[in-house]
Amino acid sequence: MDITELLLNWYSENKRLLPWRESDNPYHIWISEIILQQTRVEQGLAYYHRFVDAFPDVFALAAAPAEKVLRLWQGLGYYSRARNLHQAANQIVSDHNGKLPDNYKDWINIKGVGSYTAAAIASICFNEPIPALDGNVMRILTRLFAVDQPVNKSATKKLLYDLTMEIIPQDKPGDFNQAMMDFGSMVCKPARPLCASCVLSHTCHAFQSDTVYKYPRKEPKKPVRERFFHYFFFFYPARDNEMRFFVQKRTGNDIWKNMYELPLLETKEPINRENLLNDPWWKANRIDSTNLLLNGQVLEMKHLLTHQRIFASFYQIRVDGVTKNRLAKQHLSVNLHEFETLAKPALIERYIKQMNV
DNA sequence: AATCCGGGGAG
DNA sequence: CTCCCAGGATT
Repeated sequence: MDITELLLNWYSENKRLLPWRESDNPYHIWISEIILQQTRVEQGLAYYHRFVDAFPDVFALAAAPAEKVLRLWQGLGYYSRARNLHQAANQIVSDHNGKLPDNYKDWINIKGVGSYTAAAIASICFNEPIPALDGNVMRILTRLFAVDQPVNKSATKKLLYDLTMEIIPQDKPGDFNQAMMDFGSMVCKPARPLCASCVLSHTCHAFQSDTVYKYPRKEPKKPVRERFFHYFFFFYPARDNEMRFFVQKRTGNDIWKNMYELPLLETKEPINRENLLNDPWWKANRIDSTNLLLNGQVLEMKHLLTHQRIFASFYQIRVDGVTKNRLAKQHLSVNLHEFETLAKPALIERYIKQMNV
C-alpha cells in the first residue's frame, strides 16, 4: 500500500468526531477553519458552538454589528480573524447574493481566507484536489521526506506543496487533507510522536534514519518586544451610587484593534511613580496628577503574546468631579455590567475579574 | 520574503 | 521558561 492509502485507512478508523464534520454546510466548514487558524481544536470548540449558534448563516453574520462579532471572539486571539470574517460575510452577501463560493479560486478572494483555508474548504466541500498545508501537514511531510529546509520559509512551503500534490488522491482530497491534520495532531505530534505505532514509519525517512527529532526545522525567531502598559481604573460613584469608570477603544495598527481597554499610558521602559506622574501624558489628557496615586493601590500583571511581552500596571484611582468631566470628553463611561458586553483583551478581562475578588 | 497579529496548553 | 497550534494580511 502507498502512503495515501495507508493514511486514508488510518483516518477511517481514527478520525476525530468534530461538530463541523457532521455537516456538509460550507458555512460551518468555513467558520471552523477560521476559528482553528493557529488555534488548537480543544480551544476553538466552545467558540465554534457559540458562534454558529449566534450566527446560523452568512446573512445573520453579515447583519450583526461588528462589535458583537468581536465580543464573541474575545479570548480567542488573532482578532483580525473576527474582523475579516465579518467583512467577508458582508462581501459574500453583497457581491455573491449570499451564496458561498464553491471553488478554490473564488474562496481565495474572500477576506481572511488564504491558501490553506481555501484549499481546506474547496477540498472538503467541493472535492477539489488542492493541498491544505497547515502546521500539522508540514511537520508530517518534513519527517516523511526528511526535508532539511526550515518550514518558516515560503520556498520550503512551495516544495511541500509540490510533494503533497504527488500524493493527494483525486477522488477524495477532503478526506486526505483532514486525515493529514488528524494524523499530525494525534500521531506525528510535535513532541514525542508515536512512531512505534505509526502506519507510515516504514516509509518515513526521518524515522528510518533515527532523526525524527530534527524535523521540522525552523529558523530561529527574533526576540519578543517588551512593552510597559500603565492602565488607570478611573472610577467614581454615579448618582445612584453605582461605580462607573472610563474605557477607550483601541484604534490604529497595533494589537487588540477595535477592542476596549482602560485609559493607557505606555512607556518604553519601566518607570517609577514620580516619573509616571510627570509624564506628558497627563497634560495631554488635561488631568492634574498632583494629588493622584498617593495611596492608590497598584496591581502588576505580566501578559505574554507570541511576539510581545507586556508588563502591565493597574492603578485604581477615584476621580473628582473636574477630572471626571475631563476624562468624559475622550473616554467612554461604563459600569461593570456595561463593560462586560464590550470586547476586551484577555489582559483586561483578567484584571477586571481579579479586581472583584 | 519578512514581520506582525493572541491566547492557552503541553512539556 | 519554550514551543506550538486546521494561517493571513501587510509591508
